[in-house]
Amino acid sequence: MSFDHQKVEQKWQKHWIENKTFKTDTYSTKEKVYALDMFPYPSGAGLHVGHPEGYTATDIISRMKRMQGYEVLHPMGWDAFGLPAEQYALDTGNSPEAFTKKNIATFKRQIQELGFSYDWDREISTMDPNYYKWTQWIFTKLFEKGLAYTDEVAVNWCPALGTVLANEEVIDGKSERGDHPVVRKPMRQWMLKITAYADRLLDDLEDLDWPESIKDMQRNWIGKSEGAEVTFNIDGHEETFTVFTTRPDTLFGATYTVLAPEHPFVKEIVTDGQREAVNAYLHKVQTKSDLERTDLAKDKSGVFTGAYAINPVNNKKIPIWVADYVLMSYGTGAIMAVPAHDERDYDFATKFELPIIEVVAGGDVTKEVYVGDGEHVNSGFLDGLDKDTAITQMIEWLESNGKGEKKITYRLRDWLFARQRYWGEPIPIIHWEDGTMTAVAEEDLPVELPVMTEIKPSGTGESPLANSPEWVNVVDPKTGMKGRRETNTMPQWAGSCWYFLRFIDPDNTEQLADPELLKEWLPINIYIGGAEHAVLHLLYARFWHKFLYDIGVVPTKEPFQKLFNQGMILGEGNEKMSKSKGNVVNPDDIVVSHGADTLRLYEMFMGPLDASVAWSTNGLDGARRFLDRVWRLLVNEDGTLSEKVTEANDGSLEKAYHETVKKVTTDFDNLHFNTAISQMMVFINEGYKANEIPKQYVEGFVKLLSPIAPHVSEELWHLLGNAKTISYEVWPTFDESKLVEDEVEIVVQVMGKVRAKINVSKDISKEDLEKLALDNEHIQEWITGKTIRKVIVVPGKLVNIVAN
RNA sequence: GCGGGUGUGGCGGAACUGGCAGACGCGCUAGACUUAGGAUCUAGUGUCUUAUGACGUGGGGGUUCGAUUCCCUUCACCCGCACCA
Repeated sequence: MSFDHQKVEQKWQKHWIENKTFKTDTYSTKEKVYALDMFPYPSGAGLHVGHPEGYTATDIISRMKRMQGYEVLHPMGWDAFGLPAEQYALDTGNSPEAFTKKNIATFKRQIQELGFSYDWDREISTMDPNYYKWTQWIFTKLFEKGLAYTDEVAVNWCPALGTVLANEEVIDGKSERGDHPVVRKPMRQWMLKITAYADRLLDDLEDLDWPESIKDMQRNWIGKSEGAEVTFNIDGHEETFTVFTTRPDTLFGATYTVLAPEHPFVKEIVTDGQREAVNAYLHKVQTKSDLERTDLAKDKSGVFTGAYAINPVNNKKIPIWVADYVLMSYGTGAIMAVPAHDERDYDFATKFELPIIEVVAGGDVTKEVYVGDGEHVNSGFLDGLDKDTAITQMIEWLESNGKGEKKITYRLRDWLFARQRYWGEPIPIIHWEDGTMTAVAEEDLPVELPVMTEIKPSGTGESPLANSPEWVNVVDPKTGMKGRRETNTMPQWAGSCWYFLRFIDPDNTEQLADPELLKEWLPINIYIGGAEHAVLHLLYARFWHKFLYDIGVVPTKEPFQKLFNQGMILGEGNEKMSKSKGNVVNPDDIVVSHGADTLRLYEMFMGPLDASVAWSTNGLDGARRFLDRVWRLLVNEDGTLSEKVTEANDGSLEKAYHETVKKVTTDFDNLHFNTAISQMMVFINEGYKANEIPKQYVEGFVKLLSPIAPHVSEELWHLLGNAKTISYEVWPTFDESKLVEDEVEIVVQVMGKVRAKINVSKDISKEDLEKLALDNEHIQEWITGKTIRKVIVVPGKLVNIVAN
């Protein structure tokens, strides 16, 4: 008979909740482990089978660490602000808050039904004013330190909807809702100066135990590049302009320069003869979307301004062009073009028949661009030098002649931090009638979202909050000055930038968290989530954390010491699960049909945690079959403990048991759950073959199984005669000496091919082993008539005879 | 184009710092039990071959007594970035 998973699971879930089994003692003197999941956005679709994969992994670690004597912090919460709730509110006129709360309730029920060992007393939600008070507080600190500022930034403005749209809401230049035209319009926006932390965000990646691919993605995103700025005079103008280049050594080969279309100098320097052409070009570029400008950029376009720059190193007049292959957002928005040694410049110069001068030997620039290293030519004082030396010398020349300087540029841009939305944390700023603005004082935080009967666009581009005059308009009680609240809200990223701090001290009313506790619990030992957050969430959270470190709020430079990305669970056809494909698996259904333990076990057994593997109903059945096999091995038909479980120990399972304890323990630590499970399967298979199973081993095995399948393990633990929960029982240990057998099997190879296997004492000498191998009759057959050239003996493993 | 990763049976996947390729599971085959089995148990299951044996970790080459593992080269797929000067 198999166990009744519904009964068993409900029983233990109730027990855990009622007894607060997984309540963390924040002040514990035990060694601490902080195992964190990326908290979910509670979407209306409910839990997806992808969610439990990462959650199970951290749960296994948490449960094992508790049993190993650690105090474990394993919390869960809700990333509650977000666009879908606002859209829902716009569509239905209902409150995004009620909608989100309902979704949270569903998520919570689903998560609890999977038996995760969260401390639910620490549940937090980013939409809770007690929480976002501190999100706002951090913003005011950023503001005070000059790291939050306003700037005019182009946004997606939809006149028909009277609202600003996020990039993902714009499809082919039309609004996703209603298919209305969308234009780029500059608006005053809040920005966070993440670029001030670029170097530290880059350098501190070194010490993190993160997947190399994620570190690389962050490095690329930050995009540090070293080079120089070079100042060009403009023929007939007073002003100068500056370009950024990583190849100052090729300055002698600069045959033209290019300004980005948005460069402020374009309109100043354009000659009368070229004005019409330039204006036409600028207009053409403006109507191109970002996508067109970047994606369809196979064929370069541009136009001559009529003006000339003076190459500072040789005083040659070179034309100034405008072209959209130069981006205003990177470097200085202007480049010096060296067509001989830069692919983009080469394409452009070829198309517009601009001169190409070779300055680095090694290729044939009449035929194709040459970007490699080589001796410099046509380059005056750089002739004969290699690239690195030439770069250094050119920078020296530029600096001593006042024509430029060494410069480091980043691809990373400041973080656009404002959203023209209702459903987010209000940015705690007041604009006063005298033109000043101030941050809301700490004692006046949080600035709560007003309850609004209807959430609709303001029509001005401001958020719907602008529709609530009683909320927007304020009067300073001291001075009587009138002011207006900032109507922008924070982006969804804000709340997730620091939630892991709040879990440590969720009810603190005085500060975001007690510094003493932060010291105890940070950094996070293991953080697991999807790779889709590889760059933005993780970079933003690191930025805030470093800022909080600088102002003395947190004790560590980095929040997440170890990070791991779980893979995706695909549909049975190896495609992404999606409603439209109809291949979505609902965890609720699996919990009913197979049970939470089976789901957890199956998801961990599918493959390595970081791999993307297709869902398989057969595989799921197999996981359940294993749990049934465990149950039947230990429990009789009538529900009593099997007679096979004995106090005696005949030693037959000794090696298998110790091996299993060792492998499962180390595999869990390394997040290799699939192989840990296979080892448990091996043990159970051995158990079926054995006549009796020592109770001690059974208890040890149930403990090993309990992090993965906690409900059935609790039930078995109970059946074994234990009254208390298994959750804090001591994790089994293994004895290394039990793993080595007195006799080992040695592989005997001839010419690298296995020809025989012999059993020998583990202590046999190299010489004796070699002799035994050579005397073996099968081996004799293979080596007679041949000359033995060499015999390789690897003690305890193999003998390889080289003979021909 | 640049950066990163992955290629192993019919399928998901194992294999420690180079040492028995295919653990474990799924699927399949046969048998047992059974009124029945899509339950359970037992055995088998990389390919070719009559056994012996030969071949086999995307392809080609190399280092080595020995390569899934290291090196070179090539192909395919996946992920990220994408005119970043």
